[in-house]
Amino acid sequence: MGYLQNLNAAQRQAVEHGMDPLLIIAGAGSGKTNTLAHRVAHLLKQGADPRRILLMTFSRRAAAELTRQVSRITESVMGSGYAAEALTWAGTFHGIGARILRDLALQIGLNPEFTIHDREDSADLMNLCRHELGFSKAQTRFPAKGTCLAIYSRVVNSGAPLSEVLTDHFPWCAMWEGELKRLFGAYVAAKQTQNVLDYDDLLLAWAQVMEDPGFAAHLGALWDHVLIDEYQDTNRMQARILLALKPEGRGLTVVGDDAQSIYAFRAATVRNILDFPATFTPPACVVTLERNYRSTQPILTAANAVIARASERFTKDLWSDRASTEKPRLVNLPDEAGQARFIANQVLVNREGGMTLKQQAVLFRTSSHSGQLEIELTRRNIPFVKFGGLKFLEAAHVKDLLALLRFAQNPRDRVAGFRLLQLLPGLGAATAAKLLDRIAASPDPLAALTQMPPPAKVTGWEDLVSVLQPGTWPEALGRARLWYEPHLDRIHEDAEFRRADLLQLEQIASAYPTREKFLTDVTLDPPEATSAEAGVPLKDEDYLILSTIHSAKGQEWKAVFVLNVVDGCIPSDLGTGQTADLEEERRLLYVAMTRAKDQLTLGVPLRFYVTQQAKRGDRHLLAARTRFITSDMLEHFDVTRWSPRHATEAAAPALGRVDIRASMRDMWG
DNA sequence: TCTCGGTTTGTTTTT
DNA sequence: CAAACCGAGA
Repeated sequence: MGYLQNLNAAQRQAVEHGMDPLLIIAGAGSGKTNTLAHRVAHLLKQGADPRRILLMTFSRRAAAELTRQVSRITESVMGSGYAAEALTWAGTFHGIGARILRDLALQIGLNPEFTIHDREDSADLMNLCRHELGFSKAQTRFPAKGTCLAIYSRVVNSGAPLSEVLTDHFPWCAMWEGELKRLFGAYVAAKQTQNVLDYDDLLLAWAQVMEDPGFAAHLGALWDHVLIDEYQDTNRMQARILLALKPEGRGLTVVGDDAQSIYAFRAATVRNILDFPATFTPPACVVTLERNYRSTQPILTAANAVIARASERFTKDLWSDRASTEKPRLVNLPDEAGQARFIANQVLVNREGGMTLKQQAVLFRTSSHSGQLEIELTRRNIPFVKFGGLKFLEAAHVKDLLALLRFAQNPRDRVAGFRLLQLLPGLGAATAAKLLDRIAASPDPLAALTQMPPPAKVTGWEDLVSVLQPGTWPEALGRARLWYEPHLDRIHEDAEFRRADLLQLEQIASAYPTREKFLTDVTLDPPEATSAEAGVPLKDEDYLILSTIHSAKGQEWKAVFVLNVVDGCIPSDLGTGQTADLEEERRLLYVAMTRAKDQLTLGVPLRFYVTQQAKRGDRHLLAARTRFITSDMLEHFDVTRWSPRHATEAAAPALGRVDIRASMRDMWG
C-alpha cells in the first residue's frame, strides 16, 4: 500500500479506520484534506462504490479541491482511467439538500419547479411581508429587513425558541416578539404560495423529510459512507440530518477543529463536535492530528499563544518541525494609508525575492477594510483578486437578468417578478404589485400574463412578454440578454463594464444543461468577483490575493499579511461585548495567523480617520493593538514601527521596475 | 401613480 | 458613503 507511506501514524489510523463512526480532530495545516482524500481513495481501493459515498464540505471550492485530490491519489493507486468524477455526491449541505428535495419533490408536497432565494431575495421578500403587515409604519422603528431575516434564520438553524434567540442575540428587538412571530408566519406562507425556498429551507425541509422513518431509511440506504468536512461549522439542524441518515454511525466520518469554529453567527455550534463521540454506543473513535505541516514553528508558537487564552478549548497545541529564526512581525503603522503603503512595499520585496504574488495574501476581518489597500495596489499596478465582499450576484445588472430567468422559471416568484416588472419605464411598485396579484390568482400564471392587455403608459410590454415564453437553453439566455441590453444602457452610466459581466454570466450559464440547474447552482455557489472592479487580471496572470478571513478558511500562502489587528476591527466592535462573540473573534485571528507558511505580518495602524465627517476633516480615533495579543505575548513577535514619512517614494513604480534596496531602506526610514 | 431629489440611517463574517 | 426612505411635483 505505497500510498499510505506518506502519512504519519495518526493520519494513517484515520485513513484505515473501518465502518464505525469516526471523529478526526484536525488542527490547522495538519493535512486534513489530504487525510480525508486518502481515506476516500482507500475506501475506493477496497471496493467501495463511488456513487454510494456522500461527501459534504463547507464550500463548493473545498469540494472541488477534495475531489481533485481523491482522483490524483486513486489514479496513482489504481492507474489512470479510474475517474473520481464518479463521486457523484460531493457538495455542500445546501447543494445536496437542494438536489434531494428536487428529486423527492412530488412525494413531499413540493413543486419540483421551485426556485431558490439567496439572502438578498429572502430579505426582499421579508420586506414585502413587513410592509403588508403595516410594521414599516410603526411609530417606533421596526427592525430592518436584514435583521428580521437574521433573527428568523437563527431560530430555524439553532432550533431555539424565538424569545431565547431575541434575548441572547438581538436584545434590542425583544419588544417586537409578537410582531416578529406574525411576520415570520407571513413570510413562510409567502414562500409557500410563491413556490420558493430560501437557504434555510434547504436544510429545514431536508431535516423534516428525515423525521419520516420511511424516507429516512430510503435516504440512509443511498450511501455506504458519509464524510463531513469542517464539522465545527455545522449547526444543530445539520447534525440532526446526519444522525437521521446514519443513526448507528456506520460509515460516518466527520472532520473538524474547534479552534477554527468561526460561523457561530450562522448558528454553527461547537457542541456538534464535542458531543459527537458520545452520541453513539460504543462511542465514536477519535483521532487527533496535531502535527502541522504548513507553518514554521515561530508562527505556530505565536498562534498557539493567541488561542491558548480561549476560555474553552479542546484541541492541543500544534507543533511543526519546520524550524525558522524568523518570528512573525507585528508592525506598528501611523494609519491605514501607511499600512497600505507598507504592505504594497513588502509584497514587492517578497516578489523580488522570488515569491510570486499568488503565494501571498492579505487577510482582513471585513470586506471594507481593504479599501485603502486596493487603492494603493491599483496606483502601483499590482494586480489583485478579492475574495469575499462584493459578489457577482449582488451587482444590480446581474440581479436584473437573473430576475428575468427566475421569473420565467417560476412566475409565482414575487421577488423576481417585482424586480423585473419595474425595469419597464412607466411601471412602478404599485402597478407591479397589482399585476403580480392578478397573475398569481391564475392556475397558469404565464398564460395569464401573456393574455393580459398591456398596462397603460408602459412601454416595452410586448417585448417582455415574448422573452418570457419558453425556449431552448441556453439560447433563451441569449434572448434575455438582448432584451435587457436597452434597459442596461438606460439605467446605468457605466453600461460597458456591466455588459462584460453579463457576457460572462452567459458564458457560465451555457455550460449548464438546463435553466433550472443553472439557477440553482448560481444561487448556491455564486462566482466570486465582478469584472467591473478595476484591475481584475486574467486567469493565467500572477496576482495578489485579498480575502476576508472567513473566505480564507482552508487555504494557505507562503506570506500572509493581516490588516487592522486592532481592537474594534479584530474583535469587531459590533460584537456587543458578548463573551461568546468575543471568543469567536479570537478564533478568527487564530485562523488568519495559521494560514501562513513562512512569513506572517500583522499590521497595527494607530490612527483611524472617522468616515463620517466633512471632507478633509481630521477627526480620528486612536486604536490599540488587539486585546488578543497581550503584552506578555509580544516576545513571540518581532515588533517594529514603520512610517512612510521619511520614505522618498518614487511615484507609482510599475511592477517589475522596483529598486528593492531602496524600498527596504524606506521601510525602516 | 411615478419619478426624482433630498434626508436619514446604519454599517461583519456566508450557505 | 451607500442604500433605504419620504415627500413634493408631474
